[in-house]
Amino acid sequence: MLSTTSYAVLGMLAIRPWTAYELTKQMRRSLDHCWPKTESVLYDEPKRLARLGLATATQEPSASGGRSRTHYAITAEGERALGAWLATAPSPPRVESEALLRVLYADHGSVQDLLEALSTTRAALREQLRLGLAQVRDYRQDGGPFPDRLHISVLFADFVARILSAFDEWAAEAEAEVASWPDTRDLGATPETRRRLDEVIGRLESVLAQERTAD
Amino acid sequence: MLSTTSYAVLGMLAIRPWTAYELTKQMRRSLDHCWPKTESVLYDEPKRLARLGLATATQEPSASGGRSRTHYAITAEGERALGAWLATAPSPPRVESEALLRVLYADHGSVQDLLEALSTTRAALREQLRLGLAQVRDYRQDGGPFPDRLHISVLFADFVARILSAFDEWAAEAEAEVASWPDTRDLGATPETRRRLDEVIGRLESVLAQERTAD
DNA sequence: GACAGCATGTAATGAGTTACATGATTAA
DNA sequence: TTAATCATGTAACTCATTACATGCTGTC
Repeated sequence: MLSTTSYAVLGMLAIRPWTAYELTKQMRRSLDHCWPKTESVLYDEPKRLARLGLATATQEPSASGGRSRTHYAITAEGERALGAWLATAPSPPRVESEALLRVLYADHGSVQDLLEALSTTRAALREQLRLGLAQVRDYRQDGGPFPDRLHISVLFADFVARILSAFDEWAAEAEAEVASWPDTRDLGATPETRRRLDEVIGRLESVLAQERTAD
Repeated sequence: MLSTTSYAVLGMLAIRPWTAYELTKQMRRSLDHCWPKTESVLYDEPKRLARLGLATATQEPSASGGRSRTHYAITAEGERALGAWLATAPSPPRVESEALLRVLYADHGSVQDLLEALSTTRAALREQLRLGLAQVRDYRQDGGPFPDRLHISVLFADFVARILSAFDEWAAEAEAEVASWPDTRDLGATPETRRRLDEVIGRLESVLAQERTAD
């Protein structure tokens, strides 16, 4: 039984063959946005796939006879395994955010602490937004590295753009509101909080009112 | 050195004392949205905190002399540790989505596979949206279980509502587009894809054009 | 008085991260 | 020719999940 991470790597190999290092670079462009993992798994996981016969590993000796690098490619059996996995039900999405955790416990720290947590997070988000923009501009320019897959890449990029934007917009508003707090504790139902609460309820009602198109 | 998960539980104890089981229930209301973990950590982690002197563990014997349950409460030292952690820099947020992973490799499965993955995910999202709506309606009704913390709870709920909404809206659009695909492979730059690409670029440019308010 | 479901954990296993180690290549 | 950085991994350790075990409580 393979883990989701195994299939994530197997899927990469289904696009084209890569060396482990190439996988780590490519990960930053796509996998990081939906299945983030540290680089070292991109060295371990292909080995496992090769052991199971889902991929082949080919050593390419280096010019100077020292360390060689390994090219990995998917096998027919690997293709089948990937296809079978794609037909199974996905587990629900999850979001991990330390920034949000700090909001949750904000009343045990200072206003300044919270502002800095939000600002740090926002800086990271904006950096990701910038990188994403550069990437999709390449798509428009020349279709990107895999033009045949553009319909997929753009659907993927759409997701990333929406989520990062929503996150950044929230963080910006949160920063503005928190900056006006005299303290982190015991504010309760301020006018701003009441307004936001109504807005949240409105948003949820409106989204839930949409028909489900397929089922 | 404690893990983020330790602080997540410590923060819960800073709000009020809980038994392990109460923590598992409460987790579904808040922690799940920013630091999702399986229930068993909510039985292990408080023990560790108690061992380190950051919390106290009090056995309450059951009526019939059988299994007792344990109440956990934060200590002064625990408060200090939490405060110190709140002043440190948060690591960047991450999103895990198997659905998105299936989009990424969609060309190795059928249109039907992808539609089902999106539909399954959308059902989960809408269930979360429904639960969230019920929860924020309670906030408006009576301020929820911790009225003094309402300014925090609402900021938190705002985040959850925005992210879940954005996700659901994307999934709905993706479902609609994929339903029109004759195949998953080699579509490349369809008119719809071009349109979406421009939309994505526009969205990113517009978000990045916003000033950063604080820094 | 038995069955379902709530409540409270533990143990084994597997996954993931951090820190380290080392080789190759390029620019100053 | 030294330093920086790109490239390729490994090992130790921590974390997290899954599966199991068992007790308690209401209800039919």
